[in-house]
Amino acid sequence: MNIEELEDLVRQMYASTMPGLSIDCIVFGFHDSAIKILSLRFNNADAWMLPNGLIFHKESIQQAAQRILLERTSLKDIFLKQFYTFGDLDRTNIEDMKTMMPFPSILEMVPKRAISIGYYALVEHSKVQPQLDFMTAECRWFGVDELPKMIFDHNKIVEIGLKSLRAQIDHLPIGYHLMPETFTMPELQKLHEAILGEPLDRANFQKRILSYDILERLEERRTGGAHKSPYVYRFIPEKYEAFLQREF
Amino acid sequence: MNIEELEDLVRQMYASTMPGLSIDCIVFGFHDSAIKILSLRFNNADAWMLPNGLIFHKESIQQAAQRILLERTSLKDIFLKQFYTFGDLDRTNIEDMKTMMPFPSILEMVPKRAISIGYYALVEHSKVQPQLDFMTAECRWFGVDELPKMIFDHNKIVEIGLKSLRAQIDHLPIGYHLMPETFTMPELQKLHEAILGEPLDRANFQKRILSYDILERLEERRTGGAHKSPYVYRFIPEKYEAFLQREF
DNA sequence: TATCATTGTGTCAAGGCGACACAATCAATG
DNA sequence: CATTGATTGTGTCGCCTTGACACAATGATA
Repeated sequence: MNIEELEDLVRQMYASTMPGLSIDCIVFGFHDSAIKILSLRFNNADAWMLPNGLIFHKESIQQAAQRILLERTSLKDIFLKQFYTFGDLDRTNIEDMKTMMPFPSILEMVPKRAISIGYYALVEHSKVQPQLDFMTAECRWFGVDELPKMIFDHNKIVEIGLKSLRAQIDHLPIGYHLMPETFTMPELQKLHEAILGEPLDRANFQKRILSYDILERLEERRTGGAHKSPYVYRFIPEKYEAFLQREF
Repeated sequence: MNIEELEDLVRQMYASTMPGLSIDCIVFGFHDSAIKILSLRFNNADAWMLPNGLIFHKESIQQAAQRILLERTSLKDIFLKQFYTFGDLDRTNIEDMKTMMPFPSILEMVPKRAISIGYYALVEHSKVQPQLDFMTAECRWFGVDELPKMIFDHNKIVEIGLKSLRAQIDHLPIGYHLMPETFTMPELQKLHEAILGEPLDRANFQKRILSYDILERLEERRTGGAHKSPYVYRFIPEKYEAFLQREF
């Protein structure tokens, strides 16, 4: 592909999307008792970033976020929550743009000022196979504390998104989207501990979660460990939905 | 002003702002023991709407919201909170646009699809003198239940904004921005009741608010009523700020 | 069969919150 | 000027939630 073709491609992309507006997604997964975030590296540059993209004229912002995530995770109907829109003047910086766009004629076409709508996604870690495309050199899970320096304000976006997720979990049993189909109570507890960043009391955690009346205890038990075999649970989708609809 | 001049004006406006992106503001005030919202009527059309505007290329979205509100309320440094970004495809509809823009050539220039960032503002009702400009025929306070049918999805925006405000007040003593400098405890209670839409117990309300340690009880008492004269309080700004910075 | 880390469950005390009671007060009333 | 009545300030009681902790049950391993 020569430079003229690339210019045409970029021109086309901008013509069919909302100019100066983008979506950034934080994809949360849970693995090895820790919260992981999907981050990707642009082309062959040293530019890590959150999964992001532009919004087509003929799609809602929610649909746009779903599409962007489908491209990265090949998962449909992902749980998505909009948490904040970032619109400071200095949130994008020209150095990061230059790193990503080594061609001055292309760089010229990129809007210098961009506003971005932040979404976070909750996905089941094991079901995701990070996908590459022609603009992506790498796509990896990172622990929250191991995140690389990312472009623009993406590290700050993660910070705000994490706060938002933590605020949610105080009221909601978020695990539904992050855990596998079946799980044990200690596993669910580790998820909550990972999100909150602090240990929880086993007994009280169990009582609280069960009081929500959204879990079903299955017949089977999880054997294999050299310990008392824990019960296996699963979320009851209808009851979970009902729980979300309550007061507040 | 002839139609060509108007076309130029609109062209200029769009050239200096973020296309397809706007800001809608809910201005909350408190008066007569009820929550009021500022709504304005466009030109001489029957088109009520929330205060709104476009975002200049050289201002942050927060600044844009402040500027838009300054034009309506002539208040500076208003308390503003971003609560949601609205981006459904059908949120704007062509009939409302036609009502507002009777000139086909102008209507042609208006983006058919628009995304809007929702902010709510908390202001002291008595300090606001609703301002008109050349595009605004009327600017009035409405009770939450007396709001007129507004254009686009503005009624829905109010609904979401109100929910957001109610969620806040469960944790925060929001009155700081809505009450006058000094006030009595029953007055503050009426504010909370107006926002929550349900009566609160006097004794418990007082205990809870005072426990936050953000109010100062003044020497004076509020006389005039044929009853026991209540104490007069005021917010201690530093302590209020400190309270906001706490855990969650 | 004993061991031991892990899990399920019960108990108990402290704190928070709602419901309610009672005293204090101030203008209006006669 | 004493009485009245609505309103306000404050204390108390009991329930429920939550946190802290204890103890029994379990199952692979040695």
